[in-house]
Order: sequence, then C-alpha cells, then structure tokens
Amino acid sequence: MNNKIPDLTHIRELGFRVTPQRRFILNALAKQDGHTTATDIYQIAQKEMPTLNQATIYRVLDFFCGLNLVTRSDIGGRVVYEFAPDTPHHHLICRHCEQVTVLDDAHFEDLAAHLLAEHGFKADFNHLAIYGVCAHCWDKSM
Amino acid sequence: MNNKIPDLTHIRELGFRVTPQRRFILNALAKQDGHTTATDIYQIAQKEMPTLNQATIYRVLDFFCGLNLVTRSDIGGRVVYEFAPDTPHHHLICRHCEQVTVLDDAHFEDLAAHLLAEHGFKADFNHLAIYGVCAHCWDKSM
DNA sequence: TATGCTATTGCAAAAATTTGCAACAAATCT
DNA sequence: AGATTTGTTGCAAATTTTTGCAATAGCATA
Repeated sequence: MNNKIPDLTHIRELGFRVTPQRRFILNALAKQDGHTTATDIYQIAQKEMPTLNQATIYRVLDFFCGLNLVTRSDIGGRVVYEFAPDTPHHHLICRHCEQVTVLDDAHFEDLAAHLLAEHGFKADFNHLAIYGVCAHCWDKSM
Repeated sequence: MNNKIPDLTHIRELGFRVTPQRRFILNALAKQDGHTTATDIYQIAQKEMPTLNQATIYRVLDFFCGLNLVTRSDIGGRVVYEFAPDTPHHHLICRHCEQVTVLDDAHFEDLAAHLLAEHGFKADFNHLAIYGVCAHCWDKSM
C-alpha cells in the first residue's frame, strides 16, 4: 500500500491552484495503490466527498497526467490511473492472463540515448504498457 | 495513401466470419491512411453503408485489434485506429507540437531480447506510443 | 442448393467521457 | 482582513463507448 500523502503544494508555483477536489483525488489515487478507474474514484467520492462532480474527476485526472503526477494507461480495454511513483517504471502486460509485471525504467536508457542521438528526440518513457506473453502462459501453450 | 485492399479471408480459418461490416471497416481504415477515429468511420459509413451501427464499429475495431490487424493508440487524448502495416513500427509523439514521427521496430530488438532473457516475457512491441519532445520544439525552448 | 449451428449484427438503453458557461473560490495584492 | 483576478468547479446537455438480447446471416456439412 502506498501510504505517503502526496505533496500538492508545488503546483502552486506553476500557476495552478490547490483545491480540495484535487487533494481528494490525488489522495484517493495514492491510497488505492494500483489501477484505479475514474468510476472507482467517483464511488469513493460518493461517500467521502459527495459534492465532487464527475466532470471534475475527469478534468483533474487529465490535469495530473499533464503534470506527470499521475499516469494513465489502457489495460485490458479499461482506462486506469495510477499515482506516479517516484521511480519511473513500466508495465509488462500478458495478453493471456492479463497479469501485470512492473519493469524498471533502467531498461530503456539505452533506447532513450539512441533516440536522442539518431532523431534528436528527447523521449520520456513514462509508464509504458508493453504487451506480450508472460513466461507462465507461454509454458502452458507448449 | 495506403491503397492495397486488405485481405480478410484468412480470419475464416481462425473460426471467425467475414462480414460486409468487417470488410467495410477494414477498407475504410486502409483508405484513411493514418489516425482514424471510431467517429470518423461512422461518418464515412453514413454515406457508404448507412445501416452500419455504431456499436458494431466499436466491436469490429476491438476485434481487429485483438488480431493485430489494426492498432489502437491514444494520441493527444484521442483514441485512434490504424490499419496495421506489414512492417511493425512505433510513434514518437512530441508533447509540444504533437507531431508524430514513425520509428522503426528494429530499435526494440535488443530490448525484446533482454526482456525474454531476464523476465521470460515474450514482448511484442506493437505500435508503441512514445512521448517526449522533438528536436524542433527542443531548439525553440532554449 | 438446402439445412443447422452459432458468430455477428442491429437496436435500444445504460454507462462513460467531454464540453460550454455561469458561479465560485484560491492566491495575490493592498 | 478586504478587494481583485482568474483558475476551477458544478451543472446540464452533448457526445462517445459499452452492453444485453433477439434477429440475422456466414459458412460448414450433407
């Protein structure tokens, strides 16, 4: 469980505002620790902050993604959000069992250097979703 | 423009059916040559195949993605589909100007080998969307 | 060519997501 | 603390996407 309460104050220096809605949503994501749906957050809000509007949830989620405070990915057809951990990482998603494995960012350093040298493109590999077949499912199909 | 008419008959051998709807949607994607929205297809259908239902479009698009005949990606917040070209490729997307550059699959071979050796994960890097800043925008911001 | 099985479609309703706009409320300045 | 500015929210309507189910139509088999 990801228990640390995310710090939101620094966004003020970027010209944005710290609002109760934003605090609530970021905390909700941090507590969920994993793949959270916009609807998940709405349901949590029904109990703890019933005035929170759905549209706001979508807008805030989008806002956080733009700041890389939150990552958005499409896992198994569902759009899920995740509080962005301090260490960048990625997901290996098995097409068979949909099991998700965390992959360290280090694997992408070579590739990033390559893209910069060859295309002048400064890539930030932020929370990539890589599909394939995991070892377990691969064994079974043989 | 991608003018070749995609072959759909081989899916029959997989136990699926070749329907006019599927043919129409795949051809539409092939003709569009690029990032096509579900709504784009619906609008084309209004003229050329008015009976085609929206739900069918989403279902068929999903079906094609599952077969890797079509790729689905999230570019600038919009979900776009693309007829899967014979040569696998990826997209470099600039966060500033949203310009999309095509990147050859070859860059990922090392990484794929690495994932297989270390995690036993057979990755298929199918049409990745890599975000970052392109050379042009990077220059301007300095 | 006719028949049967069942994958696929259309329809309609539900659910999810986006958008414009007026009201609200953070943050800054006095 | 009060006034001002303008980034954000709530609301309601529009749009997009999903879902259950009955009807349809591929296509394999005879």
